[in-house]
Amino acid sequence: MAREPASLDLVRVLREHGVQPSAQRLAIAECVLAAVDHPAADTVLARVQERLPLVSRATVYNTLHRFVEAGLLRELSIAEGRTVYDPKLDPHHHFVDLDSGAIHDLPWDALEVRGVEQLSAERLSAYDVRDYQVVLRGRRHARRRAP
Amino acid sequence: MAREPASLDLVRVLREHGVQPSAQRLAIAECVLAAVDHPAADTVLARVQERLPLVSRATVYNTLHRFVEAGLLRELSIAEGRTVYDPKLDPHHHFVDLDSGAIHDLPWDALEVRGVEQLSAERLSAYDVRDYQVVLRGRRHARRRAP
DNA sequence: TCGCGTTCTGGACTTAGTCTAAATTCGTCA
DNA sequence: TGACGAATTTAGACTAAGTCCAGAACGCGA
Ligand SMILES: [Mn+2]
Ligand SMILES: [Mn+2]
Ligand SMILES: [Zn+2]
Ligand SMILES: [Zn+2]
Repeated sequence: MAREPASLDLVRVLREHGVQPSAQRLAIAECVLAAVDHPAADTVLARVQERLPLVSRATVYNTLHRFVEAGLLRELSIAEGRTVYDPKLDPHHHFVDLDSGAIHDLPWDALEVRGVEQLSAERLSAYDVRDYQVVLRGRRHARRRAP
Repeated sequence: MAREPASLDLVRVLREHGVQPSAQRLAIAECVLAAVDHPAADTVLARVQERLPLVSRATVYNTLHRFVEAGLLRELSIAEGRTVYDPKLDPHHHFVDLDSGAIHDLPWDALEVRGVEQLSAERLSAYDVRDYQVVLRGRRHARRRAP
């Protein structure tokens, strides 16, 4: 039941991004870098404390911000005032489930947005677009069993 | 310097939406229903208190929520954890200025999103889309003077 | 004018997040 | 190995956004 391999990978990942791999940072990285559910900071804190009960809130907030600066995470504010963290760095869209509040990823290619270039066109407009995404809201129903 | 005409309009608007027009609600409505800058609740509180210094925070929060239920406002969470209110009810997109945090409206027709129907298609997907918008982030530069 | 339901108020409370000063840990070098 | 300065972590105070509540005020119909 070795748990080291994953951690060794994480040590390398953190070093490559200029982050010293402390025990706390590794535990936080393990929680958040593979998360698929866009957790909030306090969710990360709760999960990390299951393994490392003494981590402080300040460390979790500091580390998440450091990971964002280091390019390991993105910070999102798309649903009901929550700030959540997303380890998926390539562009993609998000679907917010209005019942549960859950945030789901949609592949970039699932949607096509036309007209962004015109907005950014120098001399024509005031908008210098750095990035964009489609945010959809609705309900996620049980997927039909394939016939 | 009559100030009544606008207020009379607002009385009618509130009544038509099933909201009793009290003095506080009218003052809040005057602040937020014509706002073009997507104010947060505390911004609304500050503006209302300029005219009606005794309104309480609780009343502003309650009233904003009531206006949302009544279909007079929308609540948005698109930038840095803030919750803001938008009196523009028809579908449109939003541009977030990364320098100032300001939120600007973009007309619905400025962008075209393709592929949403496929996401919603029964039997094919798990997503029941109720609404969507494009959220763009970047910088707003001074508009060039027309040549 | 009275009575009663609605609205408003201040303040306590909660939650998310920041900040600080002290304690601990870590890397390095003698 | 031991010492030392830098980096990291910690607990707790603090702030900001938002909720909740019990009582006060209001407002409309009888
Ligand atoms: Mn943050
Ligand atoms: Mn709200
Ligand atoms: Zn995502
Ligand atoms: Zn808007």
